[in-house]
Amino acid sequence: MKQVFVSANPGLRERWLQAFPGARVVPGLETLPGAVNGSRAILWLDLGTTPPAQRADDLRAAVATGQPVVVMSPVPGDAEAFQCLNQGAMGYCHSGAAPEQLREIATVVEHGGFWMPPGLMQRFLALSSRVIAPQPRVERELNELTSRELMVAEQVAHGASNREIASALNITERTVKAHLSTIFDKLGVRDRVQLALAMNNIPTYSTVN
Amino acid sequence: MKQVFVSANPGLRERWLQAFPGARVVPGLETLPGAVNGSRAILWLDLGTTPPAQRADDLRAAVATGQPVVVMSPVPGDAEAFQCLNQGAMGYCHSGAAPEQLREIATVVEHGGFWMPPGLMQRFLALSSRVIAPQPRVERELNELTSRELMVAEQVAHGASNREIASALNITERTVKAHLSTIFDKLGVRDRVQLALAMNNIPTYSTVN
DNA sequence: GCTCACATTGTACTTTTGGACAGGTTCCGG
DNA sequence: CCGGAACCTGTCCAAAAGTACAATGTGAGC
Repeated sequence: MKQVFVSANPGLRERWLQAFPGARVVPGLETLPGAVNGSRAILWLDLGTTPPAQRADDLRAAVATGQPVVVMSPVPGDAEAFQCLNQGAMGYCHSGAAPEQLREIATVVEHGGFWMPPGLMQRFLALSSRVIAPQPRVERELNELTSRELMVAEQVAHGASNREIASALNITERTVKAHLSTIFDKLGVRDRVQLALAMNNIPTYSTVN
Repeated sequence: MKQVFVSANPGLRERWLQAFPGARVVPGLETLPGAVNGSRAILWLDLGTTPPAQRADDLRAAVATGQPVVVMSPVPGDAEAFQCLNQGAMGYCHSGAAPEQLREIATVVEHGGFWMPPGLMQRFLALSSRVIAPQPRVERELNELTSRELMVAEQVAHGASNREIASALNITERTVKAHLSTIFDKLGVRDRVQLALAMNNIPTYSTVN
């Protein structure tokens, strides 16, 4: 499979060519079609030579080609890695990765996998655990709510006032308050702010139980 | 690299051996040492023959061997996939995956990558976007808050009342209210519930601006 | 020295929230 | 038929939240 390095300043050209002797190095995405020449290729995007404000656009354009994209960053970081993978990159590594590692990454990507520095996936998974896998306690307690109570709680989870909830569910504010009081008791929260946070699996300082 | 399939009911044994002619198939983790014989191997964990209540334990034990683990699920799902990857699996696929796909997965994992069904990573990343990479708008607006305002906002983000915030920061409730009013204006939220949600990057139904 | 932003606080008021006590209707299971 | 759960609603009240108007002190920059 072809390897195409997109870099405005190919200072690491030798290393890249050492990893892939037949690789192409182009200064920008605009010269990509000539380099790829209609065949399947991995696009290696060098962020080090791109103004920060333009990186998201360049990555978007690279992903839009339909070719797998690996991002090379001079200063790798979790937030940047997350953003790149979220935009469709298949890999994320250091700009100065060794030729052996570049080949490893290429192999992974060629076979449909994702490559990222060790530990990064675990950190992503740990961080996202509260939005994908709800805490057992909250999920168990949500099961205790009746369907109407759940409807009210979901409205609060998005910041609605009692008046707005009453209007949305076609009931009076008094009924909303009645449901809320029961919900507070069942979920062990003190007020609507803590309910909203609990519904979104966010811990609170002063939650009682 | 060795391939070891752990399955109490190796009904797909032929397919596995077709993908890897020299692969070993063992009925459980307890016979693993003999199969691995001290060398590097990919452990393919068949969830289909494991009682649901035991799956997490088996996966934990498999990951603890230090060998890369790929989970094969009879009924793949996002929640299950997330849990498996969170426990340290390097891959997650269907129990009935074709031999060609098994080899692809093996290649990815052998080279330090992650394999999961197409689209799964994007769905994970989309779901976790609100805890890892704050929305640009909120992050920009947070920069408009003074340091004291940010302290107050962070307290609200965890569900604290005005009285609790006053006590925590050694100021009066009146001062807390003054800061909150300014914060509401700067962030374009209506009340403390919406502030708490915004601080945690959760969209609201009725946020103005 | 002056100006401005920030931080703090007061009094007073309105609005919203939440709890207490009370009552009604409908549906379902025993 | 009866009891209980779920859902709905009322009046009343206290507490909390949020806004309006006002004021003072401090530190930094010009």
